[in-house]
Amino acid sequence: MKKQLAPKYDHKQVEHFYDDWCKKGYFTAGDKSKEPYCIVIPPPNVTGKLHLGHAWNTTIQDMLARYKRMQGHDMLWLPGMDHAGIATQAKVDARLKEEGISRYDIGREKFLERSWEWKDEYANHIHEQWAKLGLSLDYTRERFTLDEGLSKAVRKVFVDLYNDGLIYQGERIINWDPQAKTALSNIEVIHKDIEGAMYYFKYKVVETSQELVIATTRPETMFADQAIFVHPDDTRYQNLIGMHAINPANDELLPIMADDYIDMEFGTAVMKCTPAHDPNDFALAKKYGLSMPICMHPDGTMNALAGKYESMDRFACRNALVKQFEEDGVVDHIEKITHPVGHSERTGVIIEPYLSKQWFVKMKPLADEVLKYQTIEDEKIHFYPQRFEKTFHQWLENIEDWCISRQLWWGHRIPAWYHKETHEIYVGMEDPQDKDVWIQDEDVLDTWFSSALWPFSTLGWPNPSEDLDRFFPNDVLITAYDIIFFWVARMAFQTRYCLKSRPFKDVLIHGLIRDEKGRKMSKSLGNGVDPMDVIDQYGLDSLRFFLTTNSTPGQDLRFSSDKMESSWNFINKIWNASRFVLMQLRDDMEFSDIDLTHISMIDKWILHRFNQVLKNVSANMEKYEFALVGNELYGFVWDDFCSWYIELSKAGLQSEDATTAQATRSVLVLVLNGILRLLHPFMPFVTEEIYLSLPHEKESLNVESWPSAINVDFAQEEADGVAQLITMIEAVREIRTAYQLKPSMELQVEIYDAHEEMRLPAEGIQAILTKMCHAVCVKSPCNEEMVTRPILNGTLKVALASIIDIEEEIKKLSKEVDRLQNEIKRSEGMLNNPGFVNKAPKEKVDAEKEKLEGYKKQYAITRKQLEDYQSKSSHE
RNA sequence: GGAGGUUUAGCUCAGUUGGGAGAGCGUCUGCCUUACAAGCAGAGGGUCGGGGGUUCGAGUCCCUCAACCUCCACCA
Repeated sequence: MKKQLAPKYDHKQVEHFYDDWCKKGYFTAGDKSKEPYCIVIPPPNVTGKLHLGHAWNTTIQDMLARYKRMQGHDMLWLPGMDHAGIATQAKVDARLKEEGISRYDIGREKFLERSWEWKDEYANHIHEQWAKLGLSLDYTRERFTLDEGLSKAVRKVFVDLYNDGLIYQGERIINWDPQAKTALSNIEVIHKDIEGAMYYFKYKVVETSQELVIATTRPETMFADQAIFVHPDDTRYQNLIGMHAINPANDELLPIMADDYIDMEFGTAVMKCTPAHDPNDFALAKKYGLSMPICMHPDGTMNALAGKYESMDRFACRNALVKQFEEDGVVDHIEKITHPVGHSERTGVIIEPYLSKQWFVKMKPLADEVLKYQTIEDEKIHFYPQRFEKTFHQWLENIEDWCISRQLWWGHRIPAWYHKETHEIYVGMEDPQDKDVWIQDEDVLDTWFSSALWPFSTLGWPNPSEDLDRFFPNDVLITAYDIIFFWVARMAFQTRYCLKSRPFKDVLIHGLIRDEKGRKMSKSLGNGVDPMDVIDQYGLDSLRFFLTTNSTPGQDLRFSSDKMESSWNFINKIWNASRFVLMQLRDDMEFSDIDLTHISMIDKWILHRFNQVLKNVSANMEKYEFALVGNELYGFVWDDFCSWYIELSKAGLQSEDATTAQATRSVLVLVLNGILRLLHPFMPFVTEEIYLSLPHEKESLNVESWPSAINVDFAQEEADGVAQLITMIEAVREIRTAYQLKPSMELQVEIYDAHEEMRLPAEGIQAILTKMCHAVCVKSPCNEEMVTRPILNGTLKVALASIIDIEEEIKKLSKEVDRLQNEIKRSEGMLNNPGFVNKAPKEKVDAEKEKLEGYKKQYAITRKQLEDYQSKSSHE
């Protein structure tokens, strides 16, 4: 039952299988007779469309999942999404704003309802896009970070850490986002260099009427200043220690104190101390017991402490204050500077270091535990490429405590309650009994707190679970390098803490996707490429092949429409080759009709090549070297299979010998079948379409196995046959290159093997030579005068009479003589070198010896031939 | 101030324990050969960023310099 393939490859016609595959359960894990293999998806945020970076990330995973499935694993690729606290809340806020209301108008409960609506809507979008990308996800196990099970896991981890003294509540300087009105962790702050000013202000010392010049970049915080510090050894200021200066912002007296934290080389070496608005100042204030007033509201406007500037925005206040100081003669000078300033990752506003009571995770013990196991081969997380291990370790070694509370509503509410009267704190899995006297903490947890549990919370933890037993630890995590700190590191320590294990054995790191000009794709630049548009234009299979085979692990990938076209062309090539194969077959041919009994040396050659390619491809798949796999398959399909084997097979197919023709048909089908299986992980749709059209064994490529080497008996004489064919291919190449024959021309040739002992039989290769390069093979050693050209693996002899341009021939042979001379020189140099002969591996030395032999032989032949020519030429 | 990456053909990039420089696209030449003109057969094009070192031998390992990029970092 033969299906037809459309005359033209049209991606829109073949990419229709997805729903059917899902329905058939091809992507559902659970076959316990097989070895498990598990990947969990990095959960996308429910905030918007998937971009090309997602497409890249998930395609790599899908390719690997399909490969592992074909290899016979019980493959679980677990899907899920992330609630993305700040990001989602900001989106819902924006939506409410469009309606003219704010979250405070509707209250927490209603707001959460609206957030869940948002989540459902965007989860649908994401599902549609996953389907468009053809991802082989096990939807029966899909999870969401806020679902019941995962929330239970979050709560348990919080309670355990708290009980172990690894979570604490404290007043610290944290990164405050005045727009989102929440605390942020350190890594949610992006430092950007911006144009700013260093303001130098004059302070009067009360006791001496002397003037001190003090620098600041944030004059608006001066209302909360508590002291002035100098270095105790600084002779310029030693006499002032213990005295007081007047704060020009509010005329308060500031004690002049000494601490060796002050850098005597920096600025004027006098520093003002603002405990509630700067982490260093906070540390000093704690040391000396200074009070810590705050001069700003949470929204970034000034509070009553700022006097007449109350309610003014912090930056407006800065300008107003400086202007006032200029009028009052307080400004010594103002220096324009470029300095790094923290910005909120989500809202983009400038972060305010701000004193606030928050929850923290004590990081050092957790990080140390991970680092300890990173020295043990079977316990460590292996990074591909390895250099990211260093990044990972350095971060863990220098880690600060993690601020995990967020002043948001969308997220996991902190399981801590405060007693109304006693102010006692209760932290527990269960809500407290008496709801009237216990008030729950208003805050939620940092989104990454729940993401950190993803490798095991998704498998059912903390409940007993078969999946957890079977699929944990995960085999590999695939992610981009920009979230190693955010996510990979946090999974590492939370998993180590909760399950005494690594979360996954390997981490495969890929880069970021860039636009055609090499710029990062970003919303502000408007240079983002929508994967759905690319799929529409070039097809999913082309996109997948492009994404998986054009970069090396850890390296960025530049989107390229040229390469998209190249991918499309490759698929088109496969399509057309398949059409050719299909045209050669009887309608009723079955896969079981394949018969390799009477195969020719050509057939053996391609089978042999297939086996080589299979070996290389499999090895590189294991090493995550997909670019090399892509190269190998591209070359094999295009050059070996299409350009050579299919062309060569045309002679065999026209053969009057029915068994020869039948064997060739078998090999065409068999090799193409193998190619489709090897390419299925990269381009599942077009390969499925072709697979089902050709004789095949399984109902779908999804349930096919990874090919194994084709077991042909390559006995000695047949191996020679393969060698002979390689010789012939080289001869054809040589004739094409050297003589560029046209159909009207004819070259009489003989072809010999490497040792010039065996002449390739004329009757066996005549049709091929005619077909491939219009040459004619001399039937038997004839009286014609023959000239010799060495080729790789053999010798080509050409009848002198059929050569048109002798001078041209001399030129070419001279060039060849030179080349061979150099090769011999190089090779002899190596072999005469005791260093090489003694130290290099024996195989390398032997290989080199053999090479030298070959060169010498070729050189002798070519040299003699050249001389003959030259004498002939001079006689004429 | 630390850490890392990149530098290979006109362009975009591969190059796996050190052993005769590769691909795609573009360029040039010749071809509608009945799977494919989105194709076929060829050609040209690179002192592998500069310098030094280790080695018999370096695109590959070490040092150094340069350019570009990224991450981390509380200096008033």
